[in-house]
Amino acid sequence: MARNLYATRSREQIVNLLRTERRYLSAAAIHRILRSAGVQVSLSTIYRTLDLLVSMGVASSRTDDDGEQAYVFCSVEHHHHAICRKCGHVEDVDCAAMDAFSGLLRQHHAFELDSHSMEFYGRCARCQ
Amino acid sequence: MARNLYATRSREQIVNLLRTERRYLSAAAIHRILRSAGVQVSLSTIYRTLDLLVSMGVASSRTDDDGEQAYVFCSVEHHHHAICRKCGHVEDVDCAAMDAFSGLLRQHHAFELDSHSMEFYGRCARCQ
DNA sequence: CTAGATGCAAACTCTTTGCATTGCC
DNA sequence: GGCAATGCAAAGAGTTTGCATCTAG
Repeated sequence: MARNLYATRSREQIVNLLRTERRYLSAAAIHRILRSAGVQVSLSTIYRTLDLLVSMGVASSRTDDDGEQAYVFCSVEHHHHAICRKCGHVEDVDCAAMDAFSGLLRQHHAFELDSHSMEFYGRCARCQ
Repeated sequence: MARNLYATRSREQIVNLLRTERRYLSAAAIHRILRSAGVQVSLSTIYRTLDLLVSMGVASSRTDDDGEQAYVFCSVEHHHHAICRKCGHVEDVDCAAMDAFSGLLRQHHAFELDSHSMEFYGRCARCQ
């Protein structure tokens, strides 16, 4: 894996935006926002930076409704996302309830759980 | 929504395959499998049929690891999928535990849950 | 100075669509 | 026969890549 990483202006801008927005943004959206803020970055750089962030574990991606990849800034450890339907705000949610649930799966479906992915949709604190 | 549907050979083959395999298959995979079974269907027909099945609620799709859409045959009512990491078998799982969990979300994150999506990965009964 | 980052344009992959043809009922 | 389905080829959309150029350290 690459080691010597340069802290370039483009990268800083992209990370900053993700960290500030705290909602899923597509590469195109990031491009649009940065440009209208007067920041000059190419789409390829955005894609390359996003891949980098995901592989470093500081961002996470999902395929949104339109079939494009969207990215959020988020921490490394295992957790899930509660996504506000109104403002798009992403809340990190840990998953303590999973142990109980895995027992259920074993009993009812003879299924040995080893990992899972979830997403929650609703209204965040500010949007209720 | 379209009403008068013809039960064509192509559609029967695609539905049959999905019903038999019971695992996520991409359009390309379906095309490959049907062709090698001597069934002549175009990719466009497969895409069109899959869209149809999803909109009728008898199939469900997800974006797989390679970023392509994959489809399973499954029932209409709300449920989740437990996906076997070994054979790919998909087990339907209902979600009774969700009520309890939504209370937790409200308490800890002030988040009003209205829907969710989950997937489980592990070993199915036959693959343990 | 040098490995790494960037931009641009071309290449790719998956998916969708227009249109003429074929097939189900 | 008439509406619907199909195939083909072309168009689209999102993403990746090769290569020459630029830049952080």
